[in-house]
Amino acid sequence: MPELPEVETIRHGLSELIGCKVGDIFRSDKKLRIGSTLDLSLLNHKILNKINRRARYLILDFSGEYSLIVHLGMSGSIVLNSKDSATKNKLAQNKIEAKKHTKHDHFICEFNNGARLVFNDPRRFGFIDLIYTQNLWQYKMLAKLGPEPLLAQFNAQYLAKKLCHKKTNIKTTMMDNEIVVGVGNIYINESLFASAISPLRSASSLTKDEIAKLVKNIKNILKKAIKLGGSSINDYVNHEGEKGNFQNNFKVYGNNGKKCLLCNDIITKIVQNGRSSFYCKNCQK
DNA sequence: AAGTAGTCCTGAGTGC
DNA sequence: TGCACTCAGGACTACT
Repeated sequence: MPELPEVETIRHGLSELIGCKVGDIFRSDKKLRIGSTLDLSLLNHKILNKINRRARYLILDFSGEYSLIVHLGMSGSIVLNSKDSATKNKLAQNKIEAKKHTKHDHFICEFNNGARLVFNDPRRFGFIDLIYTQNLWQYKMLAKLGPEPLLAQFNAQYLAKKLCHKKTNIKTTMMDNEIVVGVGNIYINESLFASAISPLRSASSLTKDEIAKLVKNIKNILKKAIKLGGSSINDYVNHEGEKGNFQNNFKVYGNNGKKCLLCNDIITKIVQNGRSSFYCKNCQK
């Protein structure tokens, strides 16, 4: 499932499209989580100026006029099919070819350099929305977001202020996009383990030291995941159709019933607000 | 106001 | 083999 490191990996991978002009566009008639505000065909002949990421949203700016906002949801992927990557990486290209005509391709955009951007999402939790760039930061889903976890604004002092009156458990709280963005289920489970904090603790019960440790570990774990190209559980592939490698570094996520790497106790799985949490009762207090 | 539960969706996994 | 069922999860909406 694409979380911040996966989206960042894709953003980086798409940068070769910057400066290219849009050719043909395909849009499936399948309903995604939300429909597009503007007609996607408005992108015809526009030039891709830049690609940004905010939280888990990819934002593609076209000619300074239109912004294409992409969220990959649970099972979404963006694959770039170009002549260059075909010669560079035959295996990845084969995977792309296999995906070329699947029923879950919802948006395909061809560029004048021969590249073909394909948005595929079997479960349709993701979406693609086209809006005017001048309205970008008023966009409903971008307007109320908390700080980026890798920027200096997300620090122990900031988090302490946010947590001091929160009665909800720390795990659910840290997945709230108004507190910090892009920290999904995998990375909060791993960060709490690294910080020796139980996911059941109320957010306001954390000490200053624990908050500092948690902030540090969230940053470190996200950075490491980006370096390894994200995590692949079932669906995630990068822009070349390849899987990430961070899943091999999971210490608790999905490891219920297995031994804790630190103390040999058994990793427990619980459900908090409908989401699975994995933790070591012995190490995480 | 803050916290919780329900909702959307399909494919993988499990049990019979 | 094939069917029925459960589970996964981001982020919005609706309810307590």
